Amino acid sequence: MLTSDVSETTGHRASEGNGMSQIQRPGALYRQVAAAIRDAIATGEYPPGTLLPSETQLIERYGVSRPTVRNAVAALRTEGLIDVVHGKGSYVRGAPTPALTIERTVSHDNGGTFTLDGGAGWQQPEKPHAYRTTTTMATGPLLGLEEGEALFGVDRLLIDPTTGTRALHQTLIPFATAEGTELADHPDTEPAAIYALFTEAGHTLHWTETVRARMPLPDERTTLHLHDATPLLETTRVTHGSGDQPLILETLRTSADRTQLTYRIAPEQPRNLSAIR
Amino acid sequence: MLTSDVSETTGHRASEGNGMSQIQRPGALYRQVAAAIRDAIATGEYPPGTLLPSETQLIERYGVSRPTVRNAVAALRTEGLIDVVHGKGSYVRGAPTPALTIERTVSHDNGGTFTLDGGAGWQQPEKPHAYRTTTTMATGPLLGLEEGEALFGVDRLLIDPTTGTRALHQTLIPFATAEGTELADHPDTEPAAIYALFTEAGHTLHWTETVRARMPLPDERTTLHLHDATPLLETTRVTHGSGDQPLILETLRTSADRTQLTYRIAPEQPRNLSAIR
DNA sequence: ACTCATCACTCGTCAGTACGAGTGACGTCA
DNA sequence: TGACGTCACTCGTACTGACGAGTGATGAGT
Repeated sequence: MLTSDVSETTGHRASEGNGMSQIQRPGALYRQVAAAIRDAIATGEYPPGTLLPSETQLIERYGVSRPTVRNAVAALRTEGLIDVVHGKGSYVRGAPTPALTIERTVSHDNGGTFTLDGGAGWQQPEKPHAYRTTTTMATGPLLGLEEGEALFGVDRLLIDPTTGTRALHQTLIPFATAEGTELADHPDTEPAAIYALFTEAGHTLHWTETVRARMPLPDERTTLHLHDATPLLETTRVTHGSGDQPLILETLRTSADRTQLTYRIAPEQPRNLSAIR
Repeated sequence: MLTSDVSETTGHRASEGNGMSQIQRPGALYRQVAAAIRDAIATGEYPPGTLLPSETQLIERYGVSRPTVRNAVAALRTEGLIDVVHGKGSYVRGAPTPALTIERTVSHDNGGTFTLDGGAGWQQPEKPHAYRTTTTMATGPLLGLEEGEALFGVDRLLIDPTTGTRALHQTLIPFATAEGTELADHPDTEPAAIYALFTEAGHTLHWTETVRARMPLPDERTTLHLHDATPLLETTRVTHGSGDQPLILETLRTSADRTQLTYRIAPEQPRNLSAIR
């Protein structure tokens, strides 16, 4: 039995011509079913890990057809509320507690070394894949190059052994920065070693990281073992040398429901400061 | 006509008992249709902004039924590749170019002030909503409190006037930090002013930001005007005072396809450093 | 010239039916 | 006791048919 009294939200504020729309019309039957299940989950009637009623049971319970039930379940699935497993049923997904925290605190230890990618002791189950590419519309500007410049590329699959979290790491090295270094012959050098290389060459490095999120492509879904309705956290790190010129570009892609990034922000000289926004 | 030769991937590597699964079986008809359209988009046959063939046309072209076509389209939709508009058709979505870059560079200007939330001149179209809550399982540890401690809460809807990007901002202030300050009477003070308040009280502030991404809840979808298959970027910022004790907790939720966060990382004293990972 | 009803097109929703495919338990058989 | 086939349950896929609802152009009417 559904909520027979569906309050028709007629007077929705006029859309400001965004061209995107997709308003929530609760009138649809499957939306009512979805809302009912969603509420039941939120209420605690179905705690995380619980098996939801089967499709046939939902059909009987709400008196609707199977397409309607499946539509409702599909909605909850794209919201990331449930995990549907073929021969078994629909499991309520727990709160997406990130198992892996990637800390980006710049901290010194006794030897003068410091760490990025804090904590996570990545392992590489496969050999890194080295190749050659050119800058694209997206990567060019970040490296301060035109579109179509030659690059070394290295792809790695990283796995955090304690949590099993997977990550995709890409390193892009312009020919200009590899020139004259051992990178020209060994572009698949570990990022840590690359940094050391440049600091020993007299560079003072700093980094610019931009964090974005998006839905994964099908192949990213499979290689990263992503659940349904799980976004991708994409971190792009540009390493700058002395004089601010970009040296290399790294991209780290991880599962958003297993990973979070932490940054520690502090003013360099804590002197008189007044307004922040 | 579809690719009649479907290579059956029978011997898939045994799942490592993750309990999640969902393997890509290309055998399904609608997957083949989806793949065909996806390739056509990738090839450039349907550039961004283009209208895809209508359902009826796709039915004829691939010789399948309408549910199959709709299933294929739904797949592309959850991948974020297309935007489907009711009476019009399916538009190819362009590359998700973030219009808004929130910079988290800690930079000083002449007056000794510095900015977080760089650039974005947020506006508040509505009055902030102040209320009272208690710490939850998620918020408690961040503030160094037990679960169930009393909090002031303030919710704001922010809009970036130049791009129209929306954001949801939440401020949580423990009673302990509000005590003795004007925050007890005016918890809806602007974060900037709150920071100033504590610095003038002699605190040296620093911040810890953690970035996560997840799919939006239905109400977040509507209030943030989110497209289909668009994740939410959730930034949680804890303000620490002198002595590292957490003072307030802020959460900023924005559309992931219109927003990116940029952090600038530099070692404090650029002396001898060797290894990074 | 302007207004507005109509129509053809689009996607959205819902029903019913059928069969394939994965999972796990149960029971038979060696 | 152990191996294995069967069966009942789950969701996945695909088809048919029908109607509702949003959009835009066309054309009749004023």
